[in-house]
Amino acid sequence: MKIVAPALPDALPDAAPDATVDMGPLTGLIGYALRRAQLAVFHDFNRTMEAEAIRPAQYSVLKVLQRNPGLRQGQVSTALGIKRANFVPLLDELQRRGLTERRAVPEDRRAKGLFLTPQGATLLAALDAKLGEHEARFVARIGQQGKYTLLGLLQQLSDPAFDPDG
Amino acid sequence: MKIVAPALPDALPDAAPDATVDMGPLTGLIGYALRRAQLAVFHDFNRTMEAEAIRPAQYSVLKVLQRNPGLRQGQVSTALGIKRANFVPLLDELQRRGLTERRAVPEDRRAKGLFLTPQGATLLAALDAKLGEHEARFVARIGQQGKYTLLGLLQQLSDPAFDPDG
DNA sequence: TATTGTTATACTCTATAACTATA
DNA sequence: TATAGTTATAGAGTATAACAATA
Repeated sequence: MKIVAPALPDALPDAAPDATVDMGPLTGLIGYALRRAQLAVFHDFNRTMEAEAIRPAQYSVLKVLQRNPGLRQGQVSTALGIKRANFVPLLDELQRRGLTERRAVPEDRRAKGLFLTPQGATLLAALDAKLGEHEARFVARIGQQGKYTLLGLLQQLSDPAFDPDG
Repeated sequence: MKIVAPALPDALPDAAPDATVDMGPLTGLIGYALRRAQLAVFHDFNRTMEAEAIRPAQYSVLKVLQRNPGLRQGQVSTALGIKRANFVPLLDELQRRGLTERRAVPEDRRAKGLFLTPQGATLLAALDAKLGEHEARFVARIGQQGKYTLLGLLQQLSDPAFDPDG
């Protein structure tokens, strides 16, 4: 498969073996390139965490609770960009598996404070070790300098402060 | 965070993590940063193409057919990383809207060649104009040089040739 | 009245298995 | 036997609306 992308290394994942497909300007689009890269990285993440059956969103919740024990549900879901309605079943599952718990918040009886259980903390330690290997596989491709360059660029794309409309 | 257009098909993603929440190592993860950036860019894409009701995957199909008229369904879906089973309803919808058509392939009666209709070509021209503005909004954030740096890094993350496991 | 967590619902995207008609 | 397109289905992710308890 031939990639028309001047000034870029060529090839995309899962290329048609026999045909030459001109991807045209697609490979030069930020959004298209982001989608392909995210699929590759998330796929590796899922494979890495397969034994523990933890997906990216679940890991992000555990990690936030480790650093911010007692946060309210709404604070966690907002911080992670997950709608609060969708956050409920996600959290139910983590709780069902004994990894997190909801506790009453004295100051506001509507709210629930979230905490890792000891099992959750233990699992997270194991996940972090595997995550290091996952991350290292991609750092091996682009280098430490490349990673920091990438994170800076992605931050600018994500940050609404850079969006005149947003 | 501010809601710009509540009536849109996509609500604005909560792109900015809450300031009081320690995101810890999450923001330093390639996958997490990719997800946030992709959400921001795809959201802008969907807002940009709202009037035409074209989503990223649909645009990518139209663009590939413009450059490669007559490609078979399997070739298009493989090139775009879409499973052939999922490609059927996507294509059905484009066809229902009169934007693409399936034609018999004389050499192989199992296969179907895909083509843009005149309406599809006309729509694509309009989409491309809007896409230019969409892309420019993000280039305005990171610069032309930043864009090419970014595309190169993303390409390396996506490229299975860099993956020792395949 | 507004907010927190919840339920219900729907649509998209993704993934697998199995069918049909061809090859 | 294998392949191209299709159907059916199931699991995630994400979106909105509305409700009960509480502020």
